Amino acid sequence: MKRKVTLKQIAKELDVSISTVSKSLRNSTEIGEETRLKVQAFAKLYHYKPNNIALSLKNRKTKTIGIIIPEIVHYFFSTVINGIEHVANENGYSVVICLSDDSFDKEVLNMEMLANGSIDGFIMSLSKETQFKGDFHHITEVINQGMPVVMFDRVTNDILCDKVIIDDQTAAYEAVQSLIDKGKKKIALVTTVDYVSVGKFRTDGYTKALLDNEIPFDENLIIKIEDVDTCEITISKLLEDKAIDAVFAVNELFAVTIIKMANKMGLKVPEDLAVIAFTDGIISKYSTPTITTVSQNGKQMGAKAAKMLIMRLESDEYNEGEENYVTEVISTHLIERESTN
Amino acid sequence: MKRKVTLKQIAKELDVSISTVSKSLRNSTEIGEETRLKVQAFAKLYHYKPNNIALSLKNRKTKTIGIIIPEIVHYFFSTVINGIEHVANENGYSVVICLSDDSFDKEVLNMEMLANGSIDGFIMSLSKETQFKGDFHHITEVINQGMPVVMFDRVTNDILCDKVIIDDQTAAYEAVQSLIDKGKKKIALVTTVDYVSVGKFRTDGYTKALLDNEIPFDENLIIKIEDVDTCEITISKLLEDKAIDAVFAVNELFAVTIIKMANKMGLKVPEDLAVIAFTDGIISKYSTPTITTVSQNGKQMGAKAAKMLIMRLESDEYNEGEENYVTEVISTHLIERESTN
DNA sequence: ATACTATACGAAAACGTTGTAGTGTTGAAA
DNA sequence: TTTCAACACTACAACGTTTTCGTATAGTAT
Repeated sequence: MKRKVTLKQIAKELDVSISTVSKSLRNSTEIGEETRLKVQAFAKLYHYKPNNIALSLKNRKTKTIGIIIPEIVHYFFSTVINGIEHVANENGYSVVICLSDDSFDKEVLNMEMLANGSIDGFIMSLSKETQFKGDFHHITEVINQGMPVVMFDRVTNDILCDKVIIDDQTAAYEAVQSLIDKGKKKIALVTTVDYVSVGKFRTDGYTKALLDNEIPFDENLIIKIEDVDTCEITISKLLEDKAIDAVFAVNELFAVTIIKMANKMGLKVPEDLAVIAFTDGIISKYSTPTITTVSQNGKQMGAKAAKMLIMRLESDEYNEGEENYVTEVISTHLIERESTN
Repeated sequence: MKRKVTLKQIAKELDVSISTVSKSLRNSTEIGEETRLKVQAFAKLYHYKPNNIALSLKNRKTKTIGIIIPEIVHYFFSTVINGIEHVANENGYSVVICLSDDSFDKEVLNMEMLANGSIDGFIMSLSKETQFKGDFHHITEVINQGMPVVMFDRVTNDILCDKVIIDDQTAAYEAVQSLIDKGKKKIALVTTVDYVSVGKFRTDGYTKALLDNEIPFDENLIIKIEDVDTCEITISKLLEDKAIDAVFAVNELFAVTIIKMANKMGLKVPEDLAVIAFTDGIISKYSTPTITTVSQNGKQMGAKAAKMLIMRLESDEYNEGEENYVTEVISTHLIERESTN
């Protein structure tokens, strides 16, 4: 049960100084060939690898990116992580993930934990509760300490930093437009409660599409769902009373539930009711019928966020304060499947 | 754009020694009350937080757990991470996640990266390729360096360490038995290629259940799928020729594909064909019909793994070499839904 | 006055690296 | 012989902590 071997041990064993060992391993010309090779051989034999922690302390950088997301059991966030992880690894960074569980307190705690030297920068998506409270002091503080932050998807205008988003409004607009193009006249919107920023934008896109096509806007066709597990009654009411011919759902869980309820009530999808969903995930792909979705391209989003963060970390540290922050917009596209046609 | 404040800076500012600052903040009785309070006030004002990296170096422990998994875009693994994360945070640990992408090389690389001081111990599930190659030297090496490893789900007998698994064979047995109890006689098995350890155990359970019920074992009723995206023909052939009345699928993607194909061929689920799947995920819950599954309880698995690792990290470090390794078996249960009845 | 003891603080080492600035030896040029 | 450079190596500081061991001052007991 030998501990990891250090420079010091090698030095002692070979009866040279620590500096000599360090320099030998870095192939410094300062060290004579004989000694150099001897040290290298010894190091290889004992699987010497420099200690990352010591390096981090010395270099004052950890080569680690911290990710804070609300939930991981969520296809979209998983794909984002995937994207971040790939770009990070390519550039020699590793990735630490912390979950906020959509709780403000956990978000604050996790950020404080990571901010104390463990990471070089953050990539994050706000928790619902944080968006609801509108309290972003923990993020401001981290940024003030000189630690770059890139926000994605659930962002806020109250914080100045790099951001990666999709144009939720336009994406929603196009989705609704596609329904209109198929001749749908009475289109319902199933969305989340208001404080989730993306929910709001998607609602705006929906409204605008109707307006532009001179379809009367009917407030009763919009329902807001807080918890997907208890929304069946609300949805069936919508389907019963309103004689709608299409639904735009802001996520695939809502969509699949709508389809299920529709089936129960004898409505055929897509014949009687077209369904389109935001967020392309596995459910949409494997549901029956498969669901037409707006693809958010999480992997690309994560990759972009990682690139932005790494760029900021590695470009001369002196461009601080210039605040040339950019907001990248990732394009979405409609994946047409069986639920509309 | 002030950098993080350190003990040294506080010391300088207050014209006392570093030791005094450190002791004041840790409420040592060595320091007079006046000085102590002054230092504490100053530290609070400047948001002083001890640097984790420095602490890690000093204490030779990082309070960080490394997770290596094949893929994150996978409901089961997401739930496991969730479980690990919760227990870890409760105990003051954070969590680093690395993805092997089911590649041997990436698994080795990631482990080496993390093993160099970044973490205190591993929780991991083997990549397909690693299982296929049967090469576990990277894991042995880490363990030999005194770093504890806990494996879960995809484990191997070739490595001695703590493990958390489900009893795949029994779980499969019970699933198949439940089909038999419902009067099914011709039960097909849709599984993965052989080298994935869990696939093999599930097959064994299937076979044993048939045997115990004196149902003739027919090799043609077992199909092995390598890639879920190109398996439709294989499945439809199975459904066409064999006049089967039930299918046991080793994951929910296979199950949902089977249902889809069955529908296309005019077979009704569950009336004409009962379907049961391993791995309870969102797809099973939201599919139409909803799918009966064997719940793997990923969250519990992750929690257990984290507990085992932390226990080993925190119990006297001197119990090394005793090799009192344990393998925990997490219980599964059948979640009966619409696809059987 | 001497010796002792709290009290309140500081110096220094250690964790594992790296890089700068020495240092001692050798050989060659002046 | 002196001087200087090249060579091959070592010492040391620094990164930010914590902790052990000192130590100066003041007060108290003898």
